[in-house]
Amino acid sequence: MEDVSRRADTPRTDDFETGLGAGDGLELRVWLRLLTCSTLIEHGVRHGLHRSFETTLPRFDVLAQLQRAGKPLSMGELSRRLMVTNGNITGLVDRLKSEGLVDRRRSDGDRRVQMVSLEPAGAELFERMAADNRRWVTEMMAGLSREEKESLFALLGRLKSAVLDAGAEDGETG
Amino acid sequence: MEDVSRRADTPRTDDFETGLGAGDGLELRVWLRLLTCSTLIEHGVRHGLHRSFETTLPRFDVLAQLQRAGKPLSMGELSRRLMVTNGNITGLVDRLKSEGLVDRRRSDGDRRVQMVSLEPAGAELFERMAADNRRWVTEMMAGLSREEKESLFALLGRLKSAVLDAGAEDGETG
DNA sequence: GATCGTTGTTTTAAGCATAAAATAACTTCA
DNA sequence: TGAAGTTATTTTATGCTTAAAACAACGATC
Repeated sequence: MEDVSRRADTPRTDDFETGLGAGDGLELRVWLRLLTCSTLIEHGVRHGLHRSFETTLPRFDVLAQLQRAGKPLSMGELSRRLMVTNGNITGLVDRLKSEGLVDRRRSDGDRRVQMVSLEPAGAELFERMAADNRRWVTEMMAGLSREEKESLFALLGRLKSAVLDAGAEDGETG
Repeated sequence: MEDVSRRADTPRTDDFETGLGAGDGLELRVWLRLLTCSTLIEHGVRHGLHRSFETTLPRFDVLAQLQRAGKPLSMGELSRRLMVTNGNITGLVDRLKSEGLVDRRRSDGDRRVQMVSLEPAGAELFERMAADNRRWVTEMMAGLSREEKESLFALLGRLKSAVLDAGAEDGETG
Protein backbone atom coordinates (compact mmCIF):
# COMPACT_ATOMS: atom_id res chain seq x y z
CA MET A 1 0.00 0.00 0.00
CA GLU A 2 2.95 2.25 0.57
CA ASP A 3 4.68 0.97 -2.54
CA VAL A 4 6.45 3.91 -4.07
CA SER A 5 6.70 2.34 -7.49
CA ARG A 6 2.94 2.32 -7.71
CA ARG A 7 2.42 5.99 -7.06
CA ALA A 8 1.84 7.45 -10.49
CA ASP A 9 2.54 11.02 -9.46
CA THR A 10 6.04 10.65 -8.18
CA PRO A 11 8.28 12.24 -10.79
CA ARG A 12 10.69 9.77 -12.28
CA THR A 13 14.28 10.72 -11.79
CA ASP A 14 15.95 9.23 -14.79
CA ASP A 15 19.13 10.41 -16.33
CA PHE A 16 17.86 13.33 -18.36
CA GLU A 17 20.28 16.17 -18.81
CA THR A 18 17.47 18.34 -19.86
CA GLY A 19 17.68 20.86 -22.59
CA LEU A 20 20.67 20.73 -24.89
CA GLY A 21 23.33 18.72 -26.60
CA ALA A 22 27.02 18.12 -26.27
CA GLY A 23 27.97 20.89 -28.65
CA ASP A 24 26.55 23.57 -26.38
CA GLY A 25 28.36 25.93 -24.11
CA LEU A 26 30.20 24.56 -21.11
CA GLU A 27 28.54 27.07 -18.80
CA LEU A 28 25.09 25.94 -19.83
CA ARG A 29 26.03 22.31 -19.34
CA VAL A 30 27.36 23.06 -15.86
CA TRP A 31 24.18 24.93 -15.02
CA LEU A 32 21.86 22.19 -16.19
CA ARG A 33 23.78 19.51 -14.36
CA LEU A 34 23.86 21.65 -11.25
CA LEU A 35 20.11 22.09 -11.47
CA THR A 36 19.59 18.38 -11.93
CA CYS A 37 21.64 17.57 -8.83
CA SER A 38 19.92 20.22 -6.81
CA THR A 39 16.49 19.00 -7.87
CA LEU A 40 17.31 15.36 -7.14
CA ILE A 41 18.57 16.06 -3.64
CA GLU A 42 15.74 18.45 -2.94
CA HIS A 43 13.25 15.76 -3.91
CA GLY A 44 14.88 13.36 -1.49
CA VAL A 45 14.78 15.80 1.38
CA ARG A 46 11.25 16.96 0.65
CA HIS A 47 10.05 13.40 0.42
CA GLY A 48 11.59 12.57 3.76
CA LEU A 49 10.18 15.60 5.49
CA HIS A 50 6.77 14.84 4.14
CA ARG A 51 6.77 11.17 5.03
CA SER A 52 8.45 11.40 8.41
CA PHE A 53 7.19 14.73 9.69
CA GLU A 54 4.24 15.79 7.56
CA THR A 55 6.01 19.05 6.89
CA THR A 56 7.67 20.92 4.05
CA LEU A 57 11.13 22.11 3.10
CA PRO A 58 10.40 25.87 3.42
CA ARG A 59 9.11 25.35 6.96
CA PHE A 60 12.22 23.34 7.81
CA ASP A 61 14.39 26.08 6.34
CA VAL A 62 12.81 28.74 8.52
CA LEU A 63 13.36 26.69 11.65
CA ALA A 64 16.93 25.98 10.56
CA GLN A 65 17.70 29.65 10.17
CA LEU A 66 16.28 30.48 13.58
CA GLN A 67 18.15 27.65 15.22
CA ARG A 68 21.40 28.57 13.54
CA ALA A 69 21.04 32.26 14.38
CA GLY A 70 20.48 31.43 18.02
CA LYS A 71 18.40 34.54 18.38
CA PRO A 72 15.14 35.99 17.04
CA LEU A 73 15.23 37.20 13.46
CA SER A 74 13.13 39.80 11.72
CA MET A 75 10.90 38.94 8.79
CA GLY A 76 13.23 40.76 6.44
CA GLU A 77 16.27 38.96 7.77
CA LEU A 78 14.53 35.63 7.21
CA SER A 79 13.61 36.57 3.68
CA ARG A 80 17.22 37.52 2.92
CA ARG A 81 18.62 34.34 4.40
CA LEU A 82 16.15 32.08 2.65
CA MET A 83 16.56 34.05 -0.56
CA VAL A 84 12.81 34.34 -1.07
CA THR A 85 10.70 37.45 -1.45
CA ASN A 86 9.35 39.29 1.53
CA GLY A 87 5.71 38.50 1.08
CA ASN A 88 6.50 34.85 1.14
CA ILE A 89 7.76 34.94 4.70
CA THR A 90 4.50 36.37 5.99
CA GLY A 91 2.47 33.29 5.15
CA LEU A 92 5.22 30.88 6.10
CA VAL A 93 5.61 32.37 9.58
CA ASP A 94 1.82 32.55 9.93
CA ARG A 95 1.60 28.81 9.44
CA LEU A 96 4.52 28.01 11.71
CA LYS A 97 3.06 30.21 14.41
CA SER A 98 -0.34 28.57 14.13
CA GLU A 99 1.44 25.25 14.66
CA GLY A 100 3.09 26.61 17.79
CA LEU A 101 6.62 26.22 16.42
CA VAL A 102 7.62 29.88 16.35
CA ASP A 103 6.53 33.10 17.98
CA ARG A 104 6.25 36.50 16.35
CA ARG A 105 6.15 39.85 18.12
CA ARG A 106 6.79 43.49 17.36
CA SER A 107 10.24 44.78 18.04
CA ASP A 108 10.47 47.20 20.95
CA GLY A 109 12.79 49.63 19.23
CA ASP A 110 11.23 49.72 15.78
CA ARG A 111 7.53 49.13 15.55
CA ARG A 112 7.71 48.23 11.89
CA VAL A 113 9.77 45.17 12.65
CA GLN A 114 8.40 41.74 13.55
CA MET A 115 10.81 39.51 15.43
CA VAL A 116 10.38 35.76 14.93
CA SER A 117 11.70 33.37 17.56
CA LEU A 118 11.86 29.61 17.98
CA GLU A 119 9.37 28.13 20.44
CA PRO A 120 10.55 25.12 22.48
CA ALA A 121 8.31 22.85 20.41
CA GLY A 122 9.90 24.22 17.25
CA ALA A 123 13.41 23.72 18.53
CA GLU A 124 12.66 20.16 19.60
CA LEU A 125 11.06 19.29 16.29
CA PHE A 126 13.88 20.88 14.38
CA GLU A 127 16.50 18.77 16.14
CA ARG A 128 14.73 15.60 15.11
CA MET A 129 14.26 16.76 11.53
CA ALA A 130 17.85 17.94 11.26
CA ALA A 131 19.18 14.55 12.35
CA ASP A 132 17.16 12.75 9.70
CA ASN A 133 17.99 15.35 7.11
CA ARG A 134 21.68 14.84 7.69
CA ARG A 135 21.24 11.11 7.31
CA TRP A 136 19.32 11.43 4.04
CA VAL A 137 21.85 13.77 2.48
CA THR A 138 24.77 11.67 3.64
CA GLU A 139 23.20 8.58 2.11
CA MET A 140 22.56 10.34 -1.18
CA MET A 141 26.25 11.27 -1.39
CA ALA A 142 27.54 7.93 -0.22
CA GLY A 143 28.91 7.17 -3.66
CA LEU A 144 31.38 10.04 -3.53
CA SER A 145 34.78 9.87 -1.89
CA ARG A 146 35.84 12.37 0.72
CA GLU A 147 38.19 13.97 -1.79
CA GLU A 148 35.44 14.36 -4.34
CA LYS A 149 33.16 15.99 -1.82
CA GLU A 150 35.88 18.37 -0.72
CA SER A 151 36.71 19.32 -4.30
CA LEU A 152 33.05 19.82 -5.06
CA PHE A 153 32.63 21.98 -1.98
CA ALA A 154 35.57 24.15 -2.97
CA LEU A 155 34.45 24.52 -6.58
CA LEU A 156 30.94 25.41 -5.54
CA GLY A 157 32.46 28.07 -3.32
CA ARG A 158 34.24 29.47 -6.33
CA LEU A 159 31.03 29.36 -8.34
CA LYS A 160 29.12 31.12 -5.60
CA SER A 161 31.64 33.93 -5.49
CA ALA A 162 31.63 34.22 -9.25
CA VAL A 163 27.86 34.50 -9.44
CA LEU A 164 27.70 36.99 -6.59
CA ASP A 165 30.41 39.10 -8.20
CA ALA A 166 28.67 39.04 -11.56
CA GLY A 167 25.41 40.08 -9.92
CA ALA A 168 27.07 42.89 -7.98
CA GLU A 169 28.25 44.50 -11.21
CA ASP A 170 25.05 45.15 -13.08
CA GLY A 171 22.49 44.75 -10.32
CA GLU A 172 23.22 46.60 -7.12
CA THR A 173 25.08 49.69 -8.17
CA GLY A 174 25.42 50.74 -4.56
CA MET B 1 12.79 54.03 -12.48
CA GLU B 2 14.18 50.62 -13.21
CA ASP B 3 16.64 50.84 -10.34
CA VAL B 4 16.92 47.36 -8.92
CA SER B 5 18.33 48.51 -5.61
CA ARG B 6 15.09 50.32 -4.91
CA ARG B 7 12.81 47.37 -5.37
CA ALA B 8 12.09 46.20 -1.86
CA ASP B 9 10.91 42.76 -2.86
CA THR B 10 13.95 41.54 -4.67
CA PRO B 11 15.55 38.96 -2.38
CA ARG B 12 19.02 40.02 -1.33
CA THR B 13 21.70 37.62 -2.35
CA ASP B 14 24.29 38.03 0.32
CA ASP B 15 26.77 35.45 1.35
CA PHE B 16 24.64 33.32 3.62
CA GLU B 17 25.52 29.67 3.81
CA THR B 18 22.21 28.98 5.34
CA GLY B 19 21.67 26.55 8.09
CA LEU B 20 24.70 25.23 9.93
CA GLY B 21 28.22 25.79 11.09
CA ALA B 22 31.67 24.70 10.13
CA GLY B 23 31.63 21.67 12.42
CA ASP B 24 28.83 20.02 10.51
CA GLY B 25 28.97 17.15 8.07
CA LEU B 26 30.72 17.65 4.79
CA GLU B 27 27.76 16.26 2.87
CA LEU B 28 25.43 18.82 4.39
CA ARG B 29 27.82 21.62 3.59
CA VAL B 30 28.07 20.47 -0.01
CA TRP B 31 24.32 20.29 -0.26
CA LEU B 32 23.73 23.76 1.16
CA ARG B 33 26.33 25.33 -1.07
CA LEU B 34 24.92 23.49 -4.06
CA LEU B 35 21.48 24.81 -3.22
CA THR B 36 22.80 28.34 -2.84
CA CYS B 37 24.47 28.24 -6.25
CA SER B 38 21.43 26.74 -7.87
CA THR B 39 19.15 29.36 -6.33
CA LEU B 40 21.41 32.23 -7.31
CA ILE B 41 21.64 31.18 -10.93
CA GLU B 42 17.96 30.38 -11.08
CA HIS B 43 17.15 33.87 -9.82
CA GLY B 44 19.31 35.36 -12.54
CA VAL B 45 17.64 33.36 -15.26
CA ARG B 46 14.13 33.92 -13.96
CA HIS B 47 14.75 37.62 -13.65
CA GLY B 48 15.95 37.80 -17.22
CA LEU B 49 13.04 35.82 -18.60
CA HIS B 50 10.62 38.03 -16.72
CA ARG B 51 12.19 41.31 -17.75
CA SER B 52 13.01 40.47 -21.34
CA PHE B 53 10.17 38.15 -22.29
CA GLU B 54 7.44 38.47 -19.65
CA THR B 55 7.59 34.74 -19.17
CA THR B 56 8.63 32.20 -16.58
CA LEU B 57 11.27 29.51 -16.16
CA PRO B 58 8.86 26.54 -16.23
CA ARG B 59 7.39 27.73 -19.52
CA PHE B 60 10.89 28.14 -20.93
CA ASP B 61 11.77 24.64 -19.72
CA VAL B 62 8.82 23.10 -21.52
CA LEU B 63 9.73 24.80 -24.79
CA ALA B 64 13.37 23.75 -24.30
CA GLN B 65 12.41 20.12 -23.90
CA LEU B 66 10.24 20.17 -26.99
CA GLN B 67 12.90 21.90 -29.03
CA ARG B 68 15.59 19.50 -27.87
CA ALA B 69 13.44 16.46 -28.49
CA GLY B 70 12.74 17.61 -32.03
CA LYS B 71 9.43 15.80 -31.94
CA PRO B 72 6.14 15.94 -30.03
CA LEU B 73 6.26 14.68 -26.46
CA SER B 74 3.51 13.27 -24.31
CA MET B 75 2.43 14.94 -21.09
CA GLY B 76 4.02 12.16 -19.07
CA GLU B 77 7.28 12.41 -20.96
CA LEU B 78 7.40 16.14 -20.26
CA SER B 79 6.74 15.59 -16.58
CA ARG B 80 9.56 13.05 -16.38
CA ARG B 81 12.02 15.28 -18.21
CA LEU B 82 11.19 18.35 -16.17
CA MET B 83 11.16 16.27 -12.98
CA VAL B 84 7.85 17.71 -11.86
CA THR B 85 4.63 15.93 -11.04
CA ASN B 86 2.11 15.02 -13.66
CA GLY B 87 -0.60 17.42 -12.65
CA ASN B 88 1.78 20.28 -13.02
CA ILE B 89 2.20 19.78 -16.74
CA THR B 90 -1.51 20.04 -17.38
CA GLY B 91 -1.74 23.69 -16.35
CA LEU B 92 1.60 24.59 -17.83
CA VAL B 93 0.70 23.24 -21.25
CA ASP B 94 -2.76 24.82 -20.98
CA ARG B 95 -1.16 28.24 -20.62
CA LEU B 96 1.40 27.69 -23.36
CA LYS B 97 -1.33 26.52 -25.70
CA SER B 98 -3.48 29.53 -24.93
CA GLU B 99 -0.49 31.68 -25.88
CA GLY B 100 -0.19 29.83 -29.17
CA LEU B 101 3.29 28.50 -28.41
CA VAL B 102 2.49 24.79 -28.36
CA ASP B 103 -0.21 22.50 -29.65
CA ARG B 104 -1.76 19.55 -27.87
CA ARG B 105 -3.67 16.70 -29.44
CA ARG B 106 -4.66 13.14 -28.62
CA SER B 107 -2.37 10.43 -29.81
CA ASP B 108 -3.73 8.29 -32.61
CA GLY B 109 -2.56 4.99 -31.19
CA ASP B 110 -3.41 5.46 -27.53
CA ARG B 111 -6.35 7.65 -26.73
CA ARG B 112 -5.15 8.29 -23.18
CA VAL B 113 -2.06 10.07 -24.43
CA GLN B 114 -1.82 13.78 -25.24
CA MET B 115 1.00 14.74 -27.57
CA VAL B 116 2.44 18.24 -27.17
CA SER B 117 4.27 19.87 -30.07
CA LEU B 118 6.05 23.17 -30.68
CA GLU B 119 4.17 25.72 -32.74
CA PRO B 120 6.25 27.93 -35.05
CA ALA B 121 5.67 30.87 -32.72
CA GLY B 122 6.95 28.80 -29.82
CA ALA B 123 10.04 27.68 -31.68
CA GLU B 124 10.82 31.22 -32.74
CA LEU B 125 10.37 32.61 -29.24
CA PHE B 126 12.43 29.82 -27.76
CA GLU B 127 15.39 30.56 -30.01
CA ARG B 128 15.45 34.14 -28.81
CA MET B 129 15.11 33.17 -25.17
CA ALA B 130 17.76 30.48 -25.44
CA ALA B 131 20.29 32.92 -26.85
CA ASP B 132 19.78 35.33 -23.97
CA ASN B 133 19.73 32.53 -21.46
CA ARG B 134 23.10 31.32 -22.64
CA ARG B 135 24.49 34.80 -22.34
CA TRP B 136 23.19 35.27 -18.79
CA VAL B 137 24.57 31.96 -17.58
CA THR B 138 27.90 32.54 -19.26
CA GLU B 139 28.18 35.94 -17.61
CA MET B 140 27.35 34.54 -14.21
CA MET B 141 30.17 32.02 -14.55
CA ALA B 142 32.64 34.45 -16.06
CA GLY B 143 34.74 34.36 -12.89
CA LEU B 144 35.58 30.68 -13.32
CA SER B 145 38.37 29.34 -15.47
CA ARG B 146 37.73 26.73 -18.10
CA GLU B 147 39.47 24.14 -15.94
CA GLU B 148 37.27 24.96 -12.98
CA LYS B 149 34.14 24.65 -15.05
CA GLU B 150 35.26 21.34 -16.48
CA SER B 151 36.11 19.96 -13.04
CA LEU B 152 32.82 21.16 -11.70
CA PHE B 153 30.97 19.57 -14.59
CA ALA B 154 32.72 16.26 -13.99
CA LEU B 155 32.15 16.27 -10.23
CA LEU B 156 28.50 17.14 -10.68
CA GLY B 157 28.26 14.18 -13.00
CA ARG B 158 29.65 11.97 -10.26
CA LEU B 159 27.21 13.47 -7.78
CA LYS B 160 24.30 12.90 -10.09
CA SER B 161 25.20 9.25 -10.50
CA ALA B 162 25.65 8.85 -6.77
CA VAL B 163 22.26 10.32 -5.96
CA LEU B 164 20.53 8.29 -8.65
CA ASP B 165 22.19 5.11 -7.41
CA ALA B 166 21.23 5.83 -3.82
CA GLY B 167 17.64 6.48 -4.87
CA ALA B 168 17.46 3.29 -6.89
CA GLU B 169 18.29 1.21 -3.81
CA ASP B 170 15.52 2.09 -1.40
CA GLY B 171 12.98 3.69 -3.72
CA GLU B 172 12.22 1.75 -6.84
CA THR B 173 12.65 -1.87 -5.91
CA GLY B 174 11.93 -2.88 -9.49
C1' DG C 1 -15.50 -10.68 -23.98
C1' DA C 2 -15.82 -9.43 -18.89
C1' DT C 3 -12.71 -8.54 -15.22
C1' DC C 4 -8.29 -7.11 -13.18
C1' DG C 5 -4.41 -4.63 -12.82
C1' DT C 6 -1.78 -0.97 -15.07
C1' DT C 7 -0.78 3.33 -17.24
C1' DG C 8 -1.61 8.33 -18.77
C1' DT C 9 -3.84 12.37 -17.59
C1' DT C 10 -6.67 15.54 -14.96
C1' DT C 11 -8.64 17.27 -10.80
C1' DT C 12 -8.55 18.82 -6.07
C1' DA C 13 -6.92 21.10 -1.98
C1' DA C 14 -3.29 23.13 0.10
C1' DG C 15 0.91 25.44 0.16
C1' DC C 16 4.90 27.99 -1.94
C1' DA C 17 6.61 31.79 -4.83
C1' DT C 18 6.93 35.97 -7.43
C1' DA C 19 6.27 40.97 -8.64
C1' DA C 20 4.11 44.97 -7.67
C1' DA C 21 1.37 47.97 -5.03
C1' DA C 22 -0.12 49.40 -0.53
C1' DT C 23 0.68 50.45 4.51
C1' DA C 24 2.96 52.02 8.14
C1' DA C 25 6.75 53.52 10.83
C1' DC C 26 11.12 55.48 10.75
C1' DT C 27 14.75 59.24 9.44
C1' DT C 28 16.33 63.45 7.71
C1' DC C 29 16.60 67.96 7.10
C1' DA C 30 15.17 72.45 6.20
C1' DT D 1 7.38 70.29 12.75
C1' DG D 2 6.30 68.65 8.85
C1' DA D 3 7.33 67.20 4.15
C1' DA D 4 10.19 63.94 1.56
C1' DG D 5 12.33 59.94 1.27
C1' DT D 6 13.54 55.31 3.09
C1' DT D 7 12.75 50.85 5.15
C1' DA D 8 9.88 46.79 7.00
C1' DT D 9 6.06 44.31 6.27
C1' DT D 10 1.66 42.97 4.29
C1' DT D 11 -1.55 42.54 0.59
C1' DT D 12 -2.99 41.35 -4.04
C1' DA D 13 -3.12 38.84 -8.20
C1' DT D 14 -1.28 35.25 -10.55
C1' DG D 15 1.25 31.28 -11.37
C1' DC D 16 3.86 27.03 -9.94
C1' DT D 17 4.10 22.78 -7.21
C1' DT D 18 2.95 18.87 -4.63
C1' DA D 19 0.40 14.69 -3.05
C1' DA D 20 -3.46 12.18 -3.45
C1' DA D 21 -7.60 10.86 -5.48
C1' DA D 22 -10.39 10.40 -9.58
C1' DC D 23 -11.05 9.24 -14.26
C1' DA D 24 -10.33 7.00 -18.54
C1' DA D 25 -8.26 3.91 -21.71
C1' DC D 26 -5.24 0.07 -22.40
C1' DG D 27 -3.54 -5.02 -21.99
C1' DA D 28 -3.75 -9.46 -20.46
C1' DT D 29 -5.91 -13.54 -18.92
C1' DC D 30 -9.35 -16.55 -18.27
